[in-house]
Amino acid sequence: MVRRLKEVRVATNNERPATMADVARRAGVSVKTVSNVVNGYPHIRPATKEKVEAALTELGYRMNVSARHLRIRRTGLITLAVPELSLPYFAELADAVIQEADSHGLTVLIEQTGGRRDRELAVLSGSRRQLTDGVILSPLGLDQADRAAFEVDFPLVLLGERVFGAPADHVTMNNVAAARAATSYLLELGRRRIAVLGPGPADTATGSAGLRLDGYREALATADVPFDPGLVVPATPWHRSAGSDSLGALLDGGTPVDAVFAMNDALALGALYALHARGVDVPADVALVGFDDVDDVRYATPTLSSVAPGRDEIAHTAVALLRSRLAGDGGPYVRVISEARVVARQSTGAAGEQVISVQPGSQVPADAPV
Amino acid sequence: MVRRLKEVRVATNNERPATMADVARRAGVSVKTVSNVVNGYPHIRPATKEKVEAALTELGYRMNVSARHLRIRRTGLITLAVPELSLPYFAELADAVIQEADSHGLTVLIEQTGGRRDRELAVLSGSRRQLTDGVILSPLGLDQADRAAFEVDFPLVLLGERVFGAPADHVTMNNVAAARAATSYLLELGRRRIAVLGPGPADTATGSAGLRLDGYREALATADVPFDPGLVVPATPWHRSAGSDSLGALLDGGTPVDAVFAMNDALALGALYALHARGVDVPADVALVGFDDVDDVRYATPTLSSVAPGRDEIAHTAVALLRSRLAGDGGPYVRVISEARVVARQSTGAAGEQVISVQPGSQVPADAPV
DNA sequence: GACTGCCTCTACATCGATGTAAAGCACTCA
DNA sequence: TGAGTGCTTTACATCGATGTAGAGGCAGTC
Repeated sequence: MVRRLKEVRVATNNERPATMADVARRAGVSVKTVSNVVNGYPHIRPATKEKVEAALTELGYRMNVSARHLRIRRTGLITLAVPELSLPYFAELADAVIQEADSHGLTVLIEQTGGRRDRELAVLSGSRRQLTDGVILSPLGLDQADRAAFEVDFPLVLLGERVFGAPADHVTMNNVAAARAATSYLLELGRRRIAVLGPGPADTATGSAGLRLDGYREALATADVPFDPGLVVPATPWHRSAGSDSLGALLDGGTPVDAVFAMNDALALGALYALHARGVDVPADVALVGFDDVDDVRYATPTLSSVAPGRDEIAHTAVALLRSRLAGDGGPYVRVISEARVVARQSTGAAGEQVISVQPGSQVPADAPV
Repeated sequence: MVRRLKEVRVATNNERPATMADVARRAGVSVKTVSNVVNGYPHIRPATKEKVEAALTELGYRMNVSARHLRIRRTGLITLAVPELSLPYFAELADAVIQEADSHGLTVLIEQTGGRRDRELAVLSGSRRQLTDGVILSPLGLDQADRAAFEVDFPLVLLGERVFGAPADHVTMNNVAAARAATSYLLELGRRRIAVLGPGPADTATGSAGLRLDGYREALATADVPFDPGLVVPATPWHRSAGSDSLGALLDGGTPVDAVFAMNDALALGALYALHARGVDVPADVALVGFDDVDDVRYATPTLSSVAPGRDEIAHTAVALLRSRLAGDGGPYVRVISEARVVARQSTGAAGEQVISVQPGSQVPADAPV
C-alpha cells in the first residue's frame, strides 16, 4: 500500500507541495516553460516537454489554483443560488446545472437562500460573491422593486418569474400559456369546479403565482366558465404541507370541487394526500394537475399529471448565457423562454404518460413586456 | 436608481476593482494597516481606523479572495461529494451540510459522483481537489479494496457504509441494529413473509445492503422465523423504478408476502407504487418500512414508516470532524455512529407518527471491527 | 551575406493579499 | 536621564502562478 503511494509521498515528505519552480529546477528549464507545458502551449520541443513531464510526475505536481486565479483573474467557479435543495425541483435543477457547467469546465457553487430577500442580496454583493465569476440566481424574496440590486458588474442570469425587465439575462417559461393549457386540459375533461392551489394570501399577482393564476383565468374565460373566487386556494410556501392543509380546509368547508390545478408539484402531492385522507377518488371524483414535473410525480399513486417546464433546457440555457457573457459578449440582455409541456398521467385519467400540449419556447429582449 | 449605486459606480468606472493599495493611498496609511483594519486587528488608533473605513466605503472595496487564499494557504471551501442531488436523501444531506458549514464560515462545493468509482477517485485527487481545504465523501463506487486511495494529505471524512477502517474519520450509523429493529417491528406486527428489497444481484454483503441484510436475518433468527431466500429481492440502483420493477416481478411471480422491508425510501416508494398498481392494500395486506426517512415519506399515501438515520446529526458531526482536523487535530481517526430510530406511520398501521425504537449512537476508533 | 520570420525558451515583473521584523512613539519606572 | 515596555505603524519579502518582451538559433528568401 505504501509503495503505491510512493511518488505522492516524495512530495508530501517535503512538507510542502511541489511548485512549478521545483519542477523547473528538476527538469532544468525555466518556470515559464513548465507553465507552458502544463497549459498545453504548442511550441515546445518534444525533448523539453518530456523532461518537464517526467519532473511533473516525479514530484507529483499539483497546480496551486489560488495562485492561478490571482494571476488570470478568473476562478472557473459560478454560483447557483436557489431557495432550498430539499425542494426536489431545485435539487433537480442543481443537478442539471452542475452537469452542464461541468461539461464546459466550470464548477458550481450552490447557495441556499431560503427564499429570503437578505440572503438573495448577499448572493449579489456578499463577500462570497468574490469567489465566483458569475451568478445564476433564482430569486424568491427579491422582486420588481429591487431592480437596482441587479445592476451588477459581473455576469448574472436570472431564473424564474419573480423579476422581469432587470438588467440581466433571464431564463423563464411561458407561465401564462402553460397554466392556461393545463387548465384548458382539465376543462376539456369536463371539469367545471377547478380549484387553483398556490396563490399568495393577498394575491399580489407577482411572480409565478400571479402569472399562473392569469393563465387559469384566461382558460376559464375562453371556455365561458365563470371565475369563482371561492376556488382560489392560497397556499404558501409551496411545500406539501401547505398544499395538504389548504386544500384540506377547502374540502372540509364543503366547497364542491371536481379538479385541482396546483401551482407546483409539492402542492399537488400535498393535495393528493389531503384528497386521499378524505376518501376522495383521484381522478374519478377530482382530477389533479401539478407543475414542474419533478421525478416524484411519476411515482405518486396515482401518477400525477404535471406541467414540464423544460428543466434541462433551462439549465443548458442559463449556463450558455453565462458562458457567453464570461467570454465577453456585450450584446443586449435577452429573455429566453423555455418550451413547456402538459404531461398527462393517471391523476387526470390518462393511461401511461401523454403529452397533451406544447407551449413553444422563444427568445425576446430582456425588457420586453411580459 | 443610478444614485443608489453611486459608490459602486465610482469603483467600476475605474475599470478595475479597488485594491488595498488604492485604499491605503486614499487613507494615507500603509497597505498593511488597511489589511489590519479589514481583518479586525485590535491595536489600531480609532482615528486611523476611521480614516481607513471611510476610504474602504468610498472606494467600495471588496477583498480579492484569490490573493488572500494564495497567501494564507486556505480557501475556506470544503467539498461534499455525493452520488446525485436528484436523490432526495442526498439533497437533504447536502442542505444540512451546507447550513452546518455556513454557520462556521465554511463554504461547500458539491461534487456529484454518480456513484462511479472513477469520479470518486477524481474527488480525492483530481485538479478540482486543490480548490478546497477538505473533503466529505459519501462513496458508492470505491470499496474496501481501495483503502490506499484514502491515504491522502488533506482532511477527509467518509460517510456511509461502503468503506470501513480507512485512514480517515468516518460517520456512519448502526445499520445492522437499525435493520434488525425495523424487521423486528414488522415481526411484532405479526408479519411472517417479509420481503427484503434492495440487495445487489449477487449479494456481495458489502456496504449498506450487506449490513442491512444481516440485520434482517438476525431479526428473523431471533424470532425463530426461517429465512427464505425467495423473499430476498435484488434491486439496484436504489431508485424508485428499481423498487417498483423488482417488487412487481416478485408479486407477479405469485410469492406470498405480507410485509416489505425496503433498504431505502426510494425503493419503498417504488414498492408502494407496485403494490397499489396491483390492488394490494397497504398496510392491511402488506406492511411496508423504508429507510432514510426522507421528507417524501410523510406525504406518500399511506404515509411511510421508515428508519431515520439522524441526518442532521450526521451533517453536524461530519463538519465538526473536518473542522477539527483543519484546526490541526492530529488524534487517531474516529468512527462516529449516529443515532437511528424506527419511525412508524400508516404503512405499518400506525396512526400519526411514532418512534418505535432508538438505536443509540456511539463513537469508536475508525479501525474498530464493524 | 544580410534580412526576415518563426520556433523555443528565459528573465523579470506582476496579480493582491498577509507575515515578519523593526522603527517610532508615548509612557513608566528606577 | 536612560532603560524598558507596549502600542501603533511601516517597509519589504512572500505566496505560486502567468504575461510580456526579447534573446538566441535556425531556415528560408532575395
